[in-house]
Amino acid sequence: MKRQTTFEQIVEAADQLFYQQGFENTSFSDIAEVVKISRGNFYHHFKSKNEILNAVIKHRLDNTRELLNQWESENQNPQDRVQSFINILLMNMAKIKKYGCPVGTLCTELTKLQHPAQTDANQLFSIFRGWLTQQFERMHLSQNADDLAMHILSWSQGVATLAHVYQDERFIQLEITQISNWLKQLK
Amino acid sequence: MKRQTTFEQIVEAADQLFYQQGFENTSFSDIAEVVKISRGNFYHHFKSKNEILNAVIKHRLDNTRELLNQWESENQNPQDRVQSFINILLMNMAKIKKYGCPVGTLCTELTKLQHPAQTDANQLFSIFRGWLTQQFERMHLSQNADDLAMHILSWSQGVATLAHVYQDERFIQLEITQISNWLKQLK
DNA sequence: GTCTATACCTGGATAGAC
DNA sequence: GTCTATCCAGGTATAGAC
Repeated sequence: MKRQTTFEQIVEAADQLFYQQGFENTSFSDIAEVVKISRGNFYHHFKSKNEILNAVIKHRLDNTRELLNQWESENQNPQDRVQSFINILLMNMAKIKKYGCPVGTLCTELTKLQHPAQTDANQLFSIFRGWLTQQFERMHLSQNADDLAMHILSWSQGVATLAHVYQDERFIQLEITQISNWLKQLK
Repeated sequence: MKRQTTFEQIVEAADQLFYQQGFENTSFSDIAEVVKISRGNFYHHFKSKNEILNAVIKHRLDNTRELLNQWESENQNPQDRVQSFINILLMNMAKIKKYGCPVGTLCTELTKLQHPAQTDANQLFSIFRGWLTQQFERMHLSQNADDLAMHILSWSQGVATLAHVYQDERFIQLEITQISNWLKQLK
């Protein structure tokens, strides 16, 4: 197993902490504690905290693209592919309950902060949005494929938010069933 | 028109700012600027920032209860009452686009911060949840009324989140139509 | 009840030794 | 490449005059 560089370790740790505690609420001390480096050392790798955020977003974008490629290679049928999307609610249930949706909570926070990285972060949504739109287009649906993509995106978003606030896994499971049924009945 | 006390002015201003900028990101200076008092003066009215937050939550809870009472007096039919709930997406469209849902964004932030006021804030959701459950019960639906309440709550939550992130009012309008149709078809 | 002054702390950022 | 020391800004909170 290849050893991670300090740069990668920082990005990895920041990624987790931004997700678990929020961006603003995560300090250099928090990250330093995880990576086990001194605070001053950050500035050898990054110019500012915002640059760490940028690296984290880039890291997540890369991971997301990889995930979508995997779903595409695993399933030929667009409907099955969309089902893969729904299944992340199931796969990440424990984390969603604890910390909410990593995309939604980050984008919402940055939007409230009027943060310059806002548009970059929104790409995290847009990658899914575009990909879902493609799948719906291949299903030859009468409705606007982009509207369907937004619909399922916001549906999962609402589920994650409520599951997070109420710390309720059962609710996630209930809604997953409904989203799947909605998908099957699409014509 | 009765003049507001300083206490009320602080709560009112904090309420707005917490919504627009987030709780953590709002400083005493920000509030002081709006109310036009000095920073030191806060501590005559509140022991800490958390106490301001508590007052804001209480303020919102009172307003919410009043709103529900109003909906009840305006509509006898439970279905029409639920429609009133859906309509807040329409009425507050501009603000939702700009700042998201006031309940959802606050609760999500406090949950991430592991803030002690977390459970109090969740009451803001629970008031709606309980009230919606009552309405669905009166509609004599075969499904669990609480599940339906959670469903519509999370639906509106997802819509608010995506509309906020994408600054998209058209999407809100599209989804409102769908929620209304869902409500009408409930059996 | 409101103000000014100030204490105290934390967090981001810099300089420079090793 | 990593450390320590340090600076500076800002945020919460306190003391005490008016």
